[in-house]
Amino acid sequence: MERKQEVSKAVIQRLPRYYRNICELKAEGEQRISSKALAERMGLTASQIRQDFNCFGGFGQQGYGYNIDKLQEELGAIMGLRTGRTAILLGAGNLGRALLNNFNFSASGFELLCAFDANPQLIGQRFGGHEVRSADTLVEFIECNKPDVAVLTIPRGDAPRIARGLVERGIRGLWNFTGEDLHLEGLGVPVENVHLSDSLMTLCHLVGAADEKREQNL
Amino acid sequence: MERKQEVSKAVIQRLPRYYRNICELKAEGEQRISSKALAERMGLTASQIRQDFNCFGGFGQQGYGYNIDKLQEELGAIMGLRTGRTAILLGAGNLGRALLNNFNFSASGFELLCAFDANPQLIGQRFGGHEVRSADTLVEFIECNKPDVAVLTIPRGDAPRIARGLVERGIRGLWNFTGEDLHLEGLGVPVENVHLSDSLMTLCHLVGAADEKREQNL
DNA sequence: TAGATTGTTAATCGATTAACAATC
DNA sequence: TAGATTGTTAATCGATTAACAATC
Repeated sequence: MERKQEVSKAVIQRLPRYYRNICELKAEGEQRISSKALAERMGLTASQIRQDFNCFGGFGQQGYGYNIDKLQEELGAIMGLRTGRTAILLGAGNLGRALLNNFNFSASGFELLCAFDANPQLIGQRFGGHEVRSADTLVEFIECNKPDVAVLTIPRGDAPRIARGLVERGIRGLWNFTGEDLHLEGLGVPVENVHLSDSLMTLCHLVGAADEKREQNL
Repeated sequence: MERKQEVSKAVIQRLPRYYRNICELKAEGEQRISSKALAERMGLTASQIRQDFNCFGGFGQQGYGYNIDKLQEELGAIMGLRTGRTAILLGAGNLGRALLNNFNFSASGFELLCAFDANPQLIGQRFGGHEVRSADTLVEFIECNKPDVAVLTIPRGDAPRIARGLVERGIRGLWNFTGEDLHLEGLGVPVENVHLSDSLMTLCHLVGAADEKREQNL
């Protein structure tokens, strides 16, 4: 829970994966796990796992390992999954609707309040239980409800301008699906980018590299 | 183009971002750029950019910088964006349809051949110009058309089993949206995971950390 | 030629791994 | 107590940054 110095970015990005694996272990009925066993399961080293957990004070017990319930609890607390943060979604196109219909926001620590779109055909409709409201009412909604973060599933070009506007009105984090770099880090507003094209290009490259390797081994 | 030793994972993951920025510069009408200017634009150091490019032989010119057309060409070649790879998509639910309708697969190096789903209501429909076929015809299609990679937008639980089947039938890469770890690296089959829940949890954590920092600075 | 900027080597920094004493 | 496994320090490894000679 306590953040001693600054925890490195590498550690922070492993936290969700730890959490996911611990949840799976719990679902499998396990009660405890050693760093060694968890390392094997996740393809890491036991040393790294102990180092990582000790960034937050260490919640194991010598000779026993880590209690799964406690670990889940602690990791959830570190990431703030139970702090009841709120989110709005901007852009109820195909991707936006896919998230509204399928994605479990609360499992990742957010209550999704509603969505906004400029298309009159969509306004008033509900997807996955979430209402789509008129973009004209966005500013007022933010002032009244003070959502913590915004999900950007709007067209690329609009993204930087809209992002700046949101931040000015008090939004404190962005989940950015637009593929556009928003350059807001300087303002202390974290942005998580889901760059789908980067991800697929990386796959393209890796497939090529794997093919080459296969040829060499012939 | 030549891969001297092994290029580090860190470098490979920066390639798509370089490519994206170079494409933007080209669209802005630029003809050349120095490592210094590109570093400022991207928030990196000039040194790192020169090191990265030199993993692939270095394609700059002293006293001039890097030619944008050449850089785009070379980066595209390194990632194999022009090698005409093919893809199929499994699972035409909301997320699958969002990709079919909106995502530009060819810009990331792949021709999307078609989609597959088990739902009779969807079979025969087209999204973004891509036909949805019956899952029953999947095996035959793979044998005839030998697609390079598969996009997994199927439900979580089915993923590991289906992934194994695909690999056995010759699929050589996976773009995995299921949130499930597939454990195929040992087989030499690259997997790019789009873990949306990990990404949002990370945002949750970063928002909390930024809030704390703000409080301290008061 | 003089100025600019690369390619490349050396120095620094940070993250991962190994080792082991502490302790349940 | 003996065995197991953590927390933590030290050693290693890799990636980033700095420096500078090469050269356009």
